[in-house]
Amino acid sequence: MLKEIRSLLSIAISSLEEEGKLSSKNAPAFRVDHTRQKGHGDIASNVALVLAKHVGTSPRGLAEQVVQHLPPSPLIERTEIAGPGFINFFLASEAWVRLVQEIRATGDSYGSSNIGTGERVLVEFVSSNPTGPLHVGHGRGAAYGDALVRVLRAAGYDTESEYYINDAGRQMDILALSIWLRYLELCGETVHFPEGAYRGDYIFDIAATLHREDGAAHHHSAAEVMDSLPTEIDAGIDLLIDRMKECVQKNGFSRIQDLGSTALVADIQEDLAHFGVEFDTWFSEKSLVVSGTLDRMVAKLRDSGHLYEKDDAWWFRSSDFGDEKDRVVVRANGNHTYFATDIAYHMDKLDRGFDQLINIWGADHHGYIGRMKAVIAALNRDPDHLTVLVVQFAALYRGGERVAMSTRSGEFVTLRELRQEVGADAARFFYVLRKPEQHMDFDLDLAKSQSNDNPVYYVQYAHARICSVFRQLAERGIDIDLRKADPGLLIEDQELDLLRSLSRYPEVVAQAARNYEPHQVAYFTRELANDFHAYYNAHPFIATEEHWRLARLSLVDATRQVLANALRLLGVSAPQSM
RNA sequence: GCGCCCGUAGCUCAGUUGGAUAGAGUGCGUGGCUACGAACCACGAGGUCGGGAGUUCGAAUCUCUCCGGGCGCGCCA
Repeated sequence: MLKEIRSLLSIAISSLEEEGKLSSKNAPAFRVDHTRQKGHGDIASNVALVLAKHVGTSPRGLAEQVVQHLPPSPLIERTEIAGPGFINFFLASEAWVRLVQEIRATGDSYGSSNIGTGERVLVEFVSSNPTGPLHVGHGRGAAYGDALVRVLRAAGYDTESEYYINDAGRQMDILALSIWLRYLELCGETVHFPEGAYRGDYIFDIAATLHREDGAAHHHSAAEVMDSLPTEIDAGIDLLIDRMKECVQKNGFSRIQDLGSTALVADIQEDLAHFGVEFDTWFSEKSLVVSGTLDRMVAKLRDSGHLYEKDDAWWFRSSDFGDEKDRVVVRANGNHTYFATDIAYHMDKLDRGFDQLINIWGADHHGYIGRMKAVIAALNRDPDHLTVLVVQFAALYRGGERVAMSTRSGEFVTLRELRQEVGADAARFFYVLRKPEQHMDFDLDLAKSQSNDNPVYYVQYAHARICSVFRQLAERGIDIDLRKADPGLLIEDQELDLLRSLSRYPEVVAQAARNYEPHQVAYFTRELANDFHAYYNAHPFIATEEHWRLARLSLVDATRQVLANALRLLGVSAPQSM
């Protein structure tokens, strides 16, 4: 609809130019938008304001000129010049007839577009350490990332989703250690469990599996292992890891670590699947080390002069590419840093031919953006090919108190618990209703105990209600053929409100994709549901004359379609009944 | 100290590539089921858009400054 109006305006401006009354050369772009207020018509443009400033004439006078040169169109009932010089368009019923027909004809794909022009995009999100189950903080990233992927696809971006499994490095060693210590307890040893190790219940489960499958194969005296540890937490953990490696040898260590990693990745995959989040690719950090990609990356950067040695460590010259300072990639002890594998990972992503890399990170990683951009630049690529979207934390509240969360201490509310208590639909909608950079208060009591107040039910209810209307028709044996409907008969206020909302949907999706803001779709569903509920309460659909009935049901059916389409982009179900 | 994010109704939040009279949900008050689902609808009260200055036809939106909150600034991940 906007497109048609815009082209009419362009034609008018061209005629004015031909008459020598105007020059739009180098003029800034003008806007054509759906109006916020009904009094301003259905669609408005600021074209006269923009051009008047450019050529130095009066906006209202120019607006009149433009209106006079508009070619006739069946879509437009009338125009108005308002305020400082806006041109307001009031649409004719023909426009609504075409809209309903279009929704009917395009069905599930109504709202989709090709503004992405097939650009290849990789969206990486969640990517948590497999050192424990996902918690509600990951849930926000999962809900946001998945909705973003769906929105981008709808907008014509060739989009893939990816989970980067951080299964290499010190945290994974701590995981192995934690399992082993619990295992030693099962072997009858008395272990003073160290503070820095993972204490969650799931560690016991994995240790039990280890004990069941391997018997006493990894059993060593706890007294020796725990003997005279340094009091400092990290130093103590590191020493314990060293001792563990001595005790169980390389094979035992990797056996235990892999058992834990495999179990936890499987758990995360299952959890996300139940949350409605599917990834195209699960990419293992460890695979970068095992395959030698990491070493090749280091050699390549060294050869191209981007690395230098200082204090026995190897540094990346990220400050050459806009970062605040240089960063270590290989530590003095020979171990690579997390940053090193991340460089290799992003190199791999670029090699896979994506035009745009999108990383969704938690707010605690935002300081990392500069160095990652530097990496892209060092690889001779435009840093704008990497977009890092930062998701703020969700602060949890229970009983009015803020809940402290820590993976190591095992004190956190898991995504699974949230899903089981409030449901995946409610949780996802709740998350995606907030824009990602907004700090979010997640009131668990509210989400759990009053889940019916969750706005998702409001939207789903509208969909279910519509389905119920059509069930009623079937039960009463009323035969309807919506192809015979004439939506031009729709003239009630509530009907026009609904039509206006339906016509906005493609723009909403495009805007959500352009700005990486799926929450716009969520807000749209609420507005559309509101329009429908208001209509439902004001006018009967079934108990009326046939030509009205057909017209109204065609509108209601279109509404059902758009509600379903929008909810699908959010990963929320559109139930037939509830 | 430096950097990034945030500050809008009692509460939770939209609106920010400059547009017309700043919105929604929730809470509070009033009213509506003998028609298709009341998990709904209608009406009402509620605001110095954190404070101040600037840019211009026009600022919640852009610039500067101050205040308040979150996060980051490691040879951790």
